[in-house]
Amino acid sequence: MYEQVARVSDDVGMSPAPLYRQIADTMRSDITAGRFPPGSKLPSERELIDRFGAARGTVRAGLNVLITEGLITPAQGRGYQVQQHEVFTLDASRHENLLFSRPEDGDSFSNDVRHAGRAPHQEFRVEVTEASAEAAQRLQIEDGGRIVLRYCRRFVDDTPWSIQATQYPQWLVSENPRLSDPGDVVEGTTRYLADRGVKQVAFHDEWATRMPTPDEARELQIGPGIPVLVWVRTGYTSEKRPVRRTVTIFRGDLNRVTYDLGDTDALPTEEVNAA
Amino acid sequence: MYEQVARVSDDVGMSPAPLYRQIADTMRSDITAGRFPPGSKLPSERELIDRFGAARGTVRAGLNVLITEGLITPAQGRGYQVQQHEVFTLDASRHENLLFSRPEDGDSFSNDVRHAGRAPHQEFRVEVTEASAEAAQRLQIEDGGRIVLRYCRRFVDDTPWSIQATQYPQWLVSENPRLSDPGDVVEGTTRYLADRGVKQVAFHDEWATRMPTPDEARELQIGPGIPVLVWVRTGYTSEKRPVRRTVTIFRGDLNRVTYDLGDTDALPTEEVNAA
DNA sequence: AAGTGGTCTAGACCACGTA
DNA sequence: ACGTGGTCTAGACCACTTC
Repeated sequence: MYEQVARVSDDVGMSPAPLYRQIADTMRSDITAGRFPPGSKLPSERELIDRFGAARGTVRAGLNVLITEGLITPAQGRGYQVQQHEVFTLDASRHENLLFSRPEDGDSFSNDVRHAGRAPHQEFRVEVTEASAEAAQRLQIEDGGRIVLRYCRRFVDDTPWSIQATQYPQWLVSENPRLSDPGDVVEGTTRYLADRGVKQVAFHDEWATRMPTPDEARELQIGPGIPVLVWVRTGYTSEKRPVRRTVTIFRGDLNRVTYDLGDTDALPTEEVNAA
Repeated sequence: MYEQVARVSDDVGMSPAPLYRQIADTMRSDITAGRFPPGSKLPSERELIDRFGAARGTVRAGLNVLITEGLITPAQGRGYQVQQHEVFTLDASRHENLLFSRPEDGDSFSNDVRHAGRAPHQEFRVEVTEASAEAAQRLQIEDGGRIVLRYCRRFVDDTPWSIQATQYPQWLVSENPRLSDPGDVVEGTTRYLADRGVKQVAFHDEWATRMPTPDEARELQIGPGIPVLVWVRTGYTSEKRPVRRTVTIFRGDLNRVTYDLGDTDALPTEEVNAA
């Protein structure tokens, strides 16, 4: 019983797109055309089975395409919902930069988030481990030397936002013990260090993107189809000494980053950030 | 006939992970443990059916998890292959920056790629269109004003690398006609403009990540599970005048970006970039 | 020709969410 | 209780690649 619905092909002579792709394409354009606005619900699988005359597996294959594109999210018992993003912009060229922050400010994250009218919240954890070969090289300490790992998971309005792990060389923590507090350093660790004479005057930033590992997906509560942004910042003192290395994993759907370069006087004062 | 193989559960009393997830988890740890090194082939679906005692659909569901994680790629008739990346690093704080490039250099892309011992290659296309509301605002021209769109698709060793679209206001192109050449501007458009008195002294960069649209996936030849990096650079002259806006879409699996901030004298001269 | 993945069907039972 | 998605089976034919 392999009765086949007539399929639409883009070009005469071309083999038609497989049914599940046609379903994906149809639903995608329905979404992008606004027939299913962000936050709305798609028709149920059973309805789509009727509409497309396909088996359930085929309909699910089509919807799966849209899931991996990050367009929709399924929820058991509740149907498929069109994704809605609210994007938060991080100004990396000013973030944590002592030239731009004032002494009375708190840490950069809480600052930025509160400035956007949202409620920040953080969880901390501290560990002492042996440096990996790469970490040792980056922090310019001997192989297998001790480093202090300061973990931080951040939330905005109770939505998991990013996970962060900062590596400090042991010598720095010995001289600046609050770094190993499992709680918050209210003024921000960068400022705390600066107040004690360890000023970071230069940063090296690295950015990459990839799909989350299962662990990251769980911690950030993201489903398939949402990539993460990976940010690695190394901070240096004026003596060319690296004092910390911070790895941050951001939800890719909720975050954007900006840098201003060159003669900043030539830039408009307030960037207007459209979606 | 719903004979079920006994399933492993993480915790007593926990409901066991679904079979397809167990398959994904097993294969994932086989890959990350190096039992299937990058570039090698996984066992065929039929073999996995025997090994896990599952139906073909279940095995495929498990492999599909790894595909959307970007770990493996399927190829009809050839089996599943473990992904292998070769990452290219773009130094965005120096890229196109006139302070760092010498007059005899070519365009930044070809430069950087050749410097890495690879073979660059580019395709160009030019269009004239009406500015969208957002483009008009960013380029500070009147709504509906004309802009010139300069498209460029870039390859490294014949692998599609990035697609780029630069918007120039019409007035700029009239004064600098080579911008509308459908071919290459060998010295780079930024230098060409600078030589004619239009110096970009400041840049505003925006970075984001997301899954590719179907068009982008086709142009960049990427399958599911590979995100893209989106880069928007706006260039300004010393008169606070925006002269161009460049949108670049990178394959996320092949690219990384770096920025150096602050007192660059405090940074190590040569960053060692480990994977 | 043989083997591999790609697509599709038809039907089953389970788990979750809402009412 | 009912509807929704989640998981799974068993088997079919097709298209591509390799030998």
